[in-house]
Amino acid sequence: MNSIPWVLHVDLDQFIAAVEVLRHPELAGKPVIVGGRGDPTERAVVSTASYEARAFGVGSGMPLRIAARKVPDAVLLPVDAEAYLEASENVMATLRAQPGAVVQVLGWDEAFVGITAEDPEAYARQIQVAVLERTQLHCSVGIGDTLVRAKNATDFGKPAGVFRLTKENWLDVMGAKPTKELWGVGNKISGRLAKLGIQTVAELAAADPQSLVPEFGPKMGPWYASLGRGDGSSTVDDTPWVARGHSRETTFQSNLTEPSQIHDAVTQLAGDVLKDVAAEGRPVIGLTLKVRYAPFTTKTHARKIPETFDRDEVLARALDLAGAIEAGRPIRLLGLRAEMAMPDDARKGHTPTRGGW
DNA sequence: TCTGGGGTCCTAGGACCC
DNA sequence: TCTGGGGTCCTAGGACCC
Repeated sequence: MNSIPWVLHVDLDQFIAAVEVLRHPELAGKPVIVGGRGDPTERAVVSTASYEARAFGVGSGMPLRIAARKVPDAVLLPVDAEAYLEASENVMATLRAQPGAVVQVLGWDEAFVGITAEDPEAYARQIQVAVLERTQLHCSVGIGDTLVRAKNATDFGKPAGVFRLTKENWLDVMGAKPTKELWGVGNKISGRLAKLGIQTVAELAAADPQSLVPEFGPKMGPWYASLGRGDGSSTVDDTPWVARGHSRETTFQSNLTEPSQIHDAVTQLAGDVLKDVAAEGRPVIGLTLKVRYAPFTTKTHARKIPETFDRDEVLARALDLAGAIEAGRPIRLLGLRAEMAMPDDARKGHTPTRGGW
């Protein structure tokens, strides 16, 4: 046997709920739902539910109010980002300590690990043992010959298992599944694919990449075709991630109607965003104000701004953008995002998959 | 059922320039 | 006189991820 390169995708099982159970052992075996401030009367959604709560049909993204109604006996907990970040850092440190591992962090509870090995399954189990020993958390590991295949493999390993997906078994395993199962294909794209007669991964894999260009554009069309085949990069990239921007948003428990309320809210958001930006020491080059009118229409208003603007000038420009808000329409959310100048050596989008860090 | 908060990237279309 | 064609920048909006 030869040692060859492999991509591993490590994914913690019910991460947030598991961290909460670790520090509240009495919750083990109970339906635990983490979201918002843990108050089901507020506008908030579920971040993670334990397997016991999922059995009632609760999942992440679901309004907290609905989740609490489905599981009256559930333990509701507020999101404690600091605790999860700390646990996450321990997990990532464990991964980096593995022999020859190149680690690319995707989120709190996920990472790609590039390795060279004869027996990737053995390596994967070694990772599971190391993570469990150091953090008391269980993880699943997907093994693949590309990033996309490794990422998709993990689901078949859950919970606490290992699964391998390569060019050889990709279509056997994934071919009959709906395109929505693919990483980067959601409800909208799968719907548009269906209109072109493409329902399954196998049908997408068979599609001529160029035939998708009229519908999805010159980049995304061919990208979706390659997703269907499981093809793509197999390079795990551990260059440090550099934020392109920072944003804050607030959902108001009762809708805003007064101009003075809007002024105050934007001032608050700008202050918070500028604090994050200041910590990076890079200039702001753009602002985007997001407005969600009740019941649920979202508008954005963007402006480029000169790099030379100081704090007060950025704040003034943010308030300027707020002038575009339609008077008299009730507002349920305001958000502000600051785009920052990028250093030359920062990691560029190495995969067209949006939202992947 | 009624929809958070933090991110990233792509595309269409208008403005502007030559 | 009513109107080309290409390039680039900017804004708005959309889609996706965890």
